[in-house]
Amino acid sequence: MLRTNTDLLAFIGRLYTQQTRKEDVILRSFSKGDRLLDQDVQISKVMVISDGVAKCFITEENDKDYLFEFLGKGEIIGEIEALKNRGCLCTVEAISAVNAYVMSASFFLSLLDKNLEMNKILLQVLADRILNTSSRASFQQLYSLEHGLSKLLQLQQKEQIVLSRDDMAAYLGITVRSLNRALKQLKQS
Amino acid sequence: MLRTNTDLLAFIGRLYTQQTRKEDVILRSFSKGDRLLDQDVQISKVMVISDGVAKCFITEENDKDYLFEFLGKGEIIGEIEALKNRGCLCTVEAISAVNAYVMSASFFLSLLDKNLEMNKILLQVLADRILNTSSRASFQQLYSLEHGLSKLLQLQQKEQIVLSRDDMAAYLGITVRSLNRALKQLKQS
DNA sequence: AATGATCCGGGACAATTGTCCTTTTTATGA
DNA sequence: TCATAAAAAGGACAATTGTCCCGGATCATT
Repeated sequence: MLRTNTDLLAFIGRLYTQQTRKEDVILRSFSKGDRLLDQDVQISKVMVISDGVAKCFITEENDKDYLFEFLGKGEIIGEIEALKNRGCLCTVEAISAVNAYVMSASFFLSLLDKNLEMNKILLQVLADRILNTSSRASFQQLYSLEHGLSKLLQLQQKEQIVLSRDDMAAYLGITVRSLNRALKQLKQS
Repeated sequence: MLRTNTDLLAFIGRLYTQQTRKEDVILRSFSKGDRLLDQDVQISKVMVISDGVAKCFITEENDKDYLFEFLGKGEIIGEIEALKNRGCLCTVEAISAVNAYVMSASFFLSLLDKNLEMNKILLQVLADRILNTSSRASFQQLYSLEHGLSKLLQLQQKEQIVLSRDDMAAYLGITVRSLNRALKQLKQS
């Protein structure tokens, strides 16, 4: 639900402190509501979140959003786009204050060429992402709301973040009206 | 919808013919209905389909299936499981006669260590898979059946494969009853 | 404190989808 | 080719979900 990756964070952290002129990797901060990535826009940056939480969503042509996942410490963004050299699959927006390591796509790709460790970490990251996306898709398709909803509520507690009803509904793939009904049910039980 | 990957197929094909004693990579054939992978079972093989089509699905605890995708020429299976050293995420079953290159997980992993090309190809494969799974999940969540259904019908035409109603429904994430209704609608329009 | 803007909750109804079950069609083997 | 099984189609009803809408709460700004 909230994705994190300590290996990657540690790796990038090391990279950041070891560089001599602080040019390749910089640390940038975003406020709540800022966008780190814009869907369909060609990007040139790859980032790794060092702090905070962002949401990652697709806006379909019918204007509905589908909220994939919440990204926390150590999650990488823009790597797919860099690998495939294409526009952003989704929009990534900070839902709390966020700090992120930022590097250019070309630096990222050169890292992959030169650094076997980076390569391995990335393979693991992508594998995790597939596992995650796949099991979520199937889960969501085959189960009732209740479980997902209560997990979502827990997440907000634990991470001290507040999601709007719209975001919650987009994550669960339902309308706000249905979400309200589900919330009412939960309270009663 | 039907996934294929010519780069990977070519790469594995070369590997297969170049090996001296035909031990590391072998070619195996499966009949329609045979399972190449079983969900939750620990596996030790990674395979690449050279011919035919297989379906890839998860059976949830409530006994419903969720059909992820159809795998064709050049699609790799078992790679996530090998990378993460875990049981199979899903079951893969041949829906036509299938031939596949088979290698042990350890050989696969050693390939990754030694061969940069393999590494790059795999990164691309995983990136593709994420793009695919993600856009499908959002699409399915946000659109009506019709589009997905007509695509599914096209696929069957083009690939000359026949899916059972159960499979079609599992792919679309609906019940057979709803599928029948949707089919009727399509005919009328 | 008054004014909007925005978000949240929920009523009423329509539309969609699921469940259960029966009928019809198709495939298959003795 | 007939019998039987398996797959597909669809009727009837229930349950769920969506759409549209309005009233109330909250918050920021003047």
